[in-house]
Amino acid sequence: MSYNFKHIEKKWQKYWSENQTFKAENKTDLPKYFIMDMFPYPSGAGLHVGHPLGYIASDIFSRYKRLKGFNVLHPQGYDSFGLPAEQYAIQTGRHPKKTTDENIARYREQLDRLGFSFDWSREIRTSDKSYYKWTQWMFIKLYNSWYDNKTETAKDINELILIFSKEGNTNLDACQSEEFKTFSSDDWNSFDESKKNKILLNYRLAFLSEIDVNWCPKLGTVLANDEIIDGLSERGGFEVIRKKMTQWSIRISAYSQRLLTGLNDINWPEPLKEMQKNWIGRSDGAMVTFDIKNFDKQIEVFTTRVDTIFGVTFMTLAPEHPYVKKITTKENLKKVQDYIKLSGKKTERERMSDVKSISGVFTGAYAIHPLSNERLPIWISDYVLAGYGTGAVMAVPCGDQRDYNFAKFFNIPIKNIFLDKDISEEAFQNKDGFVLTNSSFLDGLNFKEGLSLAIKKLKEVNKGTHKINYKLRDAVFSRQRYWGEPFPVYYKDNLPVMIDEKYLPIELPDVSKYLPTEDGKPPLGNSDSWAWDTIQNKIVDNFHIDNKTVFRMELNTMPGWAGSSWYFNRYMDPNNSNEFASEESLNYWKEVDVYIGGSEHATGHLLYSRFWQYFLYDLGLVPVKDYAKKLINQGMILGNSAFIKREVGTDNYYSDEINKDVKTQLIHVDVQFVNTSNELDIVKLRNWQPQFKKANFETNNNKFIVCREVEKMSKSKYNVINPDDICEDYGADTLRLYEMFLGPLEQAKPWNTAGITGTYSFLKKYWNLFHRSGSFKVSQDKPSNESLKVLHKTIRKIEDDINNFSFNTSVSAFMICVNELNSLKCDNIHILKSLTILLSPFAPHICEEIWNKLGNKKTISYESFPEFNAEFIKESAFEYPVSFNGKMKFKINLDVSLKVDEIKSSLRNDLRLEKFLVGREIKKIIVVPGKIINIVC
RNA sequence: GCUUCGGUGGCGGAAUUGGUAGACGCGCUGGAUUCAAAAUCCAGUUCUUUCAAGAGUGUGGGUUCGAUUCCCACCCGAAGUACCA
Repeated sequence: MSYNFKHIEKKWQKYWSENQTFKAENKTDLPKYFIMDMFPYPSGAGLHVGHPLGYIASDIFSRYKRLKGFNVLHPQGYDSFGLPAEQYAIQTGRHPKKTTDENIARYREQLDRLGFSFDWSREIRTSDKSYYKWTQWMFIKLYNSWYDNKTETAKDINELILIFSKEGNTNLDACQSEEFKTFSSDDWNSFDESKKNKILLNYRLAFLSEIDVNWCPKLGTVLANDEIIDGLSERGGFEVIRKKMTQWSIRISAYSQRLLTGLNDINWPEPLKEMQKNWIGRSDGAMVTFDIKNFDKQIEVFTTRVDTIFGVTFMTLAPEHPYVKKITTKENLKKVQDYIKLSGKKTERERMSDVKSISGVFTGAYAIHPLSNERLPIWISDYVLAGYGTGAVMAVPCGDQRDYNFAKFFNIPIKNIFLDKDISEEAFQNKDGFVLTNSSFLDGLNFKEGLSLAIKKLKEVNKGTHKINYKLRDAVFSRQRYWGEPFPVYYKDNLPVMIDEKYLPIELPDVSKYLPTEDGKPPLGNSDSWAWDTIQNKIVDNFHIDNKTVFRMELNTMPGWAGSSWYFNRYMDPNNSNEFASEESLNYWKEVDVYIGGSEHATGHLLYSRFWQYFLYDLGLVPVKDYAKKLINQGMILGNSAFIKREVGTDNYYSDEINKDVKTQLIHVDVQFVNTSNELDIVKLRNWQPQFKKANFETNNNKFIVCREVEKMSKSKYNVINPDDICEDYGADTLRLYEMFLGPLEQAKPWNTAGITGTYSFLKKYWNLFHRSGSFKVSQDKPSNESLKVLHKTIRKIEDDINNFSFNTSVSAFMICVNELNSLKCDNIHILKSLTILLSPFAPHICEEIWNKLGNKKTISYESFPEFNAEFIKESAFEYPVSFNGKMKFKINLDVSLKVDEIKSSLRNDLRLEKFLVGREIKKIIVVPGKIINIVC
């Protein structure tokens, strides 16, 4: 009987699916364990061998935890709203839902083939209306909340309205709107509804505002920075301009500090935490107020270097700064306007990449130094970013290189405030090793002293205060797309109104075209006059918008991260139609215990979802603040691309080791045509693409060798390996083991199909342990000590490794174990049963098959094998740390059941001890079983 | 530039965290089996040299009885981020 993986895998996959083996119950006496993968976007290309890496790891861990007696929740779903399906729809006219459903079916087929233990009864799709109903519901919650900085929580907007009516906003942060910065309770009560609503938008956590976006008129949509190349759209190559647009945003910036400090409480990879830290970008500094000559408003400036305040010789504003147009003098107006126009044409990316050239114009206006009352010219320049701080800087050329360059370029005076420091070539930017001079009352102080005294003085004259600033910007929440969640919003008098939650979900309407409308409205504008009828309380189509009872709907949709920011909570109770999840289920599962996914989501999904959960927590909707206790970033599996050398401009191709004195270029060829010795099958290549039909291939010894390079696995690089093919040739168990064996889970590593024979023959050897004489046979005798030792060593190693997610070394340990049992000719049922349990999370199909033959049980569990939970390890079999006279320590392989003299001689035989024991007498050996050996010489 | 991670045979990678470097697998070499091949099994495989022996974990220093591991400086690679005031 040989190992027939095809038969075995089919059989058990069918069995698991028919018996719902992995269905998790929300109520049991067992301790819970929630293991989750980042759910995939179901793309049309299907899975390649790189995708399931993380799923295999989480599956092994889930199966292990089930064996250990946990009630494991291990679900899977699809992040099914997204751009590719929509692009495809634009090209072909097919409905994105159709293509998405097809892709999901294909994904499911591929996933099932790998034998994953997902609880498919809990599958979710973000594009299902039963799911996005709750995304919309949460959006309404965000809209109806504000952030109280004093208590650091989100609160109901009605509380804020109450505060406004009693005390105005005097005790709160000033309103960001220019028009209503501060107001009293009397002011508030005198405002009309529309004014009140406008003010409230400045406090809501989901809000409408005018922001700068990259707008592509031809595509009719906003583009993200990475969708723009050289100022043109990546898709189509159309012009992109920066434009102010009214968009929905989420006030994630309110949570900056909590998102930062919260990192201390979660067991996430250090590099990923570091990325989030940098992204949040906290900096400690001061806010300083500068008066403007002949203008009744002030410029606020954020600086981390108030100690250098006497070095300020000019001010610089971002071109977008709201005061620029107001303070510019008549004679400078034209120059300033031209400059603003010019920088408005540049995309954000261009501005960022163009770091070297210095540009700017003088406005003609002057600011007043808050402490020295000196007159400071106000310039504008695009090295100052409107989106960071206040969009204005106090320029200290002696202490900041950018200010220095700017001052040199425009001949602005540079004042040196650093005693005995040379600033003739560049600015002095260090924060230590200097003493201030030319700085009035700060003279003689260092950085720290200067900083605190400057802030103190500024506070006294009411011109400055200590301030912490964050880079994190509010997240834009509107997309001019079709395939996303519709907003539950209609507009009345140009102000947004939330639709009552009892009418959710607002379903995505059918449209005839997926492109924006002729007049530049998002695709939902194609659904003829999509509107909300406030009498019938429903969406109406083809109706006349009368602005009395029927109002226009929001035409934008939500971005991809809306649905993915809270999906973990939905898995707990996925079919609940009354709540996003019941209180009982939330209290039972609480949070994800282990979350596995790629680090590319560090500053996107993984930050947004933390924010979202904090928000839900503030509202008391979820019981825990951090939704994922432990996070593991699996590394990418890279492709091993094959290239052939072509002489430029000809049809001549050369085998890799032939070096002609001609200019050559490398062309990707499909890795399917290359064997393990890097030889190319020229016949197959000729039939592949027309340009190779008549090409000349110069070979060496009749062999054409390709060159190889490791790069990302992708269809366009022809280096994709399909897991289905591997399952066909070697089986899912072999593939699972091999992917784990390739290297550490977190590391990026290249795929090499050749190596898979190693894990394949391991499984065959394992199989043959039970089939020594051709048929299934195990012995019931007492196990030998040698085989027990092999088993126990393996159990300890594997359990350690699994708990550290070190699956590559686990696989090695299994290989060693099977080799050793093989050479011991061990066919003992006790040993082999234990090994089968241990191996079952890794290679579930073959282990189920064996187990079924061993014990007539249908599934493997610890209950069927109680010895397994007992402490197996015989102390004598392992290594002990050794110390000499209490000083040196290392570990030594020793059997403490030996007599003292035998221990002594075995110590003398250890090479590491040789040096120290030569010429010395061992006086005493202190043995604490399992802990330490102390040798006194 | 800054931040983080990494650098070990022909290759992927081990090394119980300071204790016999190269586990395990691939590949390669030789052998057994076979008419032959595949499959399987056995032996060998860091480098130099015939052996003996020596060198060796990116480079150069340091700490230590002992360093792949800890410290300092540098070189190289990957990822993230970038006019952040």
